[in-house]
Amino acid sequence: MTSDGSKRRYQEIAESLARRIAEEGYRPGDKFPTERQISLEMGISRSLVREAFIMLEIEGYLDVRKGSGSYVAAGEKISLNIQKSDFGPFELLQARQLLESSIAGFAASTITKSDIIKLRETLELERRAIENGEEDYFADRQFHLRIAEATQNSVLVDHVEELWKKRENSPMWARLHDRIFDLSYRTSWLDDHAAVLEALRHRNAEQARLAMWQHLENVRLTLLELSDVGDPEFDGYLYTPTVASP
Amino acid sequence: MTSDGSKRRYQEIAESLARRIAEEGYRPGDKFPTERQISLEMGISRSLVREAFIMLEIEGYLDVRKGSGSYVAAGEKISLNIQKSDFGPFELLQARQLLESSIAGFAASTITKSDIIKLRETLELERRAIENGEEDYFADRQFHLRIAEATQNSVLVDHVEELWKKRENSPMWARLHDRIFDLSYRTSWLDDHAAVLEALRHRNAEQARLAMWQHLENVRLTLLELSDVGDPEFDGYLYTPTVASP
DNA sequence: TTTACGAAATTGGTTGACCAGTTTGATTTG
DNA sequence: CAAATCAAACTGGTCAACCAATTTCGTAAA
Repeated sequence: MTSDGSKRRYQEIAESLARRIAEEGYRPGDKFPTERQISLEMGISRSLVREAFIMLEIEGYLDVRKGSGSYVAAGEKISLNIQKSDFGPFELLQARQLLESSIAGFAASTITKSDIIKLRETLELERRAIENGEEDYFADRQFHLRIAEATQNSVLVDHVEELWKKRENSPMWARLHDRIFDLSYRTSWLDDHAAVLEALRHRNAEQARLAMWQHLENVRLTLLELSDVGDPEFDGYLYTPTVASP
Repeated sequence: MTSDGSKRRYQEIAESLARRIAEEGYRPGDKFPTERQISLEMGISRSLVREAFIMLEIEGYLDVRKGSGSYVAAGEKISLNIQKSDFGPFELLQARQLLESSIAGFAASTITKSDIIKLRETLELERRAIENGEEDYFADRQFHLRIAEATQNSVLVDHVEELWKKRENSPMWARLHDRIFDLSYRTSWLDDHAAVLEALRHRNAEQARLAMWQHLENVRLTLLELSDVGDPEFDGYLYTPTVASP
């Protein structure tokens, strides 16, 4: 994205091609259509396709060979990238449990009066959104980020949030997401957030750590509950390795 | 780099331009020479320069604006793109401290006899590599991964390792990396690893957690020590937010 | 003098043609 | 029949010309 929010053409093309790699079952080493084929197919000049290929190459999806063709990246490159984008929601939640509970505990000692006030406002936003039946994923996210900010660690939390958000594009994840926000779990999560805030207000590190852990554990259980075990799309997401409990 | 080790032309050009940004004192927001200017100056076609600009844009160094020109990345772009997806070494070490110390603590209860034996072998590999003066980044990595594997959490650790490895391409990181492996810090890190293993062997969770934390803290201090504060390339990496201590 | 306008210059965006390696497969040669 | 050869076809690499958005700057209007 450029700074004004618009995308350059090559980026759009690269994204559509990346989607294609993911959806059409390309495997590492497979030959990808040539620049010419795609330019004809999409009705654009080869230079544009070429620029998109460069982006895909930089991001590790493609291996471009002069005179031969382009191949879906193999070996080290792909295993890293595939694995990266192949995080399931459960793995990500674990990461969040580990990171955010530690951070919440630490925040108890660094948080300022004004941080507390901001968190209260965020909580109020969440409450109103639920009352009005609005979606409002924003306030939930803001709550977590603001705690991280209080400890100068928002980059980390933000990064994991990014991975999480990336997942939202997949069909299976979208369905889960919808169900979660359609149901009333959010009210119980609001209570969780309030508990975290209460612990922070009393500067009780251990309590804050536990509260955040429990909150994300509740989210995990909800996710598990909503997942259809029979649904093949959920394959690979149901195995939930357990991490260090608090 | 392509898979056969050679570089595509646009990459060489992009690297020379990146060097130029670093060496000629460009600051965020400064206007960069136009594609035409550079193509004339280097005696190559504008397409090549354009491809190089795309690479620089993807890596977060440039902000390309149609009709206006290209500018050294400023504001959101640099802070969001460079700092978010391209963490500095210190941020990554924090992530590792949070994740791996929790995991090490948990591993104390899940680790099996055969895991212990494998870890011992890995440690032996490390010891021999140091004796022979070999580089051997592999054994160090393996030690950390194997502990994560014992708790079924290797995906997470692996992901953070990936981000770490990504950094190795930047000039500043490469220099750090070289200095670390040239010096004898590795011996002290071997002792750290041994301490973690010892704690795991006695199934002492708290001790394992602390040992892993301390190990990564030692790495962090070493990194800090080796960093040249005067070096402009280190700007932005020296600020080290503190995270929850054990 | 200040502001508003608009043409001209400058910028990145896009295209099609041609260059240079690689692969392919029919043909020659042993 | 098998191996070597080599030319044709296919690939990505490079280029110069033209298109479209933005900026610039002189001019005219207020």
